[in-house]
Amino acid sequence: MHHLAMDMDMDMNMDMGNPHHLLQFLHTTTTAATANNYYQDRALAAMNNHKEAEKRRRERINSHLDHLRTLLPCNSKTDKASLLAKVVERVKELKQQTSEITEMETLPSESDEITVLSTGGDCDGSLVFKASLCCEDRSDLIPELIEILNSLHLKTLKAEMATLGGRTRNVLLVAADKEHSIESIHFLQNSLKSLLDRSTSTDRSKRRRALDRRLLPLT
Amino acid sequence: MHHLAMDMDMDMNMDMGNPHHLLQFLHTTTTAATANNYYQDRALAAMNNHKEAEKRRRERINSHLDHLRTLLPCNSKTDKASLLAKVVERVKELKQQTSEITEMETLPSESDEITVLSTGGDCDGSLVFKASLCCEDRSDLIPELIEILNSLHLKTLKAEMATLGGRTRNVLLVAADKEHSIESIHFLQNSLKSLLDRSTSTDRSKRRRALDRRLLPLT
DNA sequence: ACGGACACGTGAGTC
DNA sequence: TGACTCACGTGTCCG
Repeated sequence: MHHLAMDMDMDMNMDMGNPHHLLQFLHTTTTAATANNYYQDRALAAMNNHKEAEKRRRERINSHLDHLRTLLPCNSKTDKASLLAKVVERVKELKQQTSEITEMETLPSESDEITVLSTGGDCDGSLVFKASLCCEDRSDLIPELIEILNSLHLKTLKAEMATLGGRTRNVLLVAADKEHSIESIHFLQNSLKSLLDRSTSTDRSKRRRALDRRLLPLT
Repeated sequence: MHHLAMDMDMDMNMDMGNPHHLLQFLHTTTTAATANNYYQDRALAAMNNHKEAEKRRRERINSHLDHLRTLLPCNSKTDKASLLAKVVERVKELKQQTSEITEMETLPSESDEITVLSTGGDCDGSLVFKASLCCEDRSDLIPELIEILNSLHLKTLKAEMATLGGRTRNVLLVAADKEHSIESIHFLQNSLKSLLDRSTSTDRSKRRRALDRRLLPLT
């Protein structure tokens, strides 16, 4: 490809920055066109592949950026850099808020609750989640809880239990496989939900008022 | 710049994809070097500026991306696209967590509370405040609340009430005249305080355990 | 004209 | 080898 003779009459007005023209030039001026065309065509095809793949990559990245723009307080004309700066701030902010708040929940409350949320940390490759279950106390709760954790292949890093006035709250720190982390969260959430439903089904009326929340338009 | 004669002896091994070489070539072969050098130098300088500015821009963006990598459960070798995908997920996740949590602020807690604070917003010239009252529920609470608001000439934009286990929380969005806004806040605060004192004086002992809430260091 | 921000095509590297 | 990501330099548009 190098040190080849160049025709004096050739038009130098071609765009030297665009290798396409170079390839075309080679394609039309080589004497032994039969053998070379094959490789040149393959090179062109590879180049087009590369070009379009790169375009798709850019679009993928930009689509995520656009998605982030909708999640943050900023319009569609904010810089990529500024956007990412805001994202960093927001993530830090939300991280701290949730960590502060979730530390308060150790004692059982009067309402049934389930929370499963990502701590963001990881334990040798596995994501760590914090699961909290607050409900009426009963003897088979712990065994069922363990059964759920085992069936979901979740490793329990830490378990905390508190009981007060017949009610109990269990706070678990569990590690989930990174690949199935999202599914694990939802499965765990649903499993705990059904676990809770099984206990509330007997005496639901008692706690129904917990959901009595009204919105009053005054003025 | 176009259609100029090319020396047959020149080394064609130069990188045609790099316009630097083209500029250098032009720079060294033009005959009327005096007039052209000025513009060529300026063009080169502009190009370098552009080049370095673009580099700085890339570095800015990438540094934010690296920062995000430290905030998320992922190593330094994860894709830009995958990283951003995870960021989107995380932001959504945290957003929902915090919104769930702040919704709990509308539920009555077990301790009596009064908060009156400025939202910073304004409604046709009047400042908007957010007032929250959490106490034992009783039938004459709402009438007395309305009486207070009327006597202070506060316009109620929005009222939200929740009851749980005999306790209630009222969150009000009120607009105060701009001139008397400071006095209005204090009056409202004092009025709510006396309103609360009237109810707590009868049965304070019952709720004392509600404040027994401990913070345990996890992790 | 100047700088900032963007999309693009391309060379280089990795797996 | 091909499929992939990245950094780079460039052309181009906008304020």
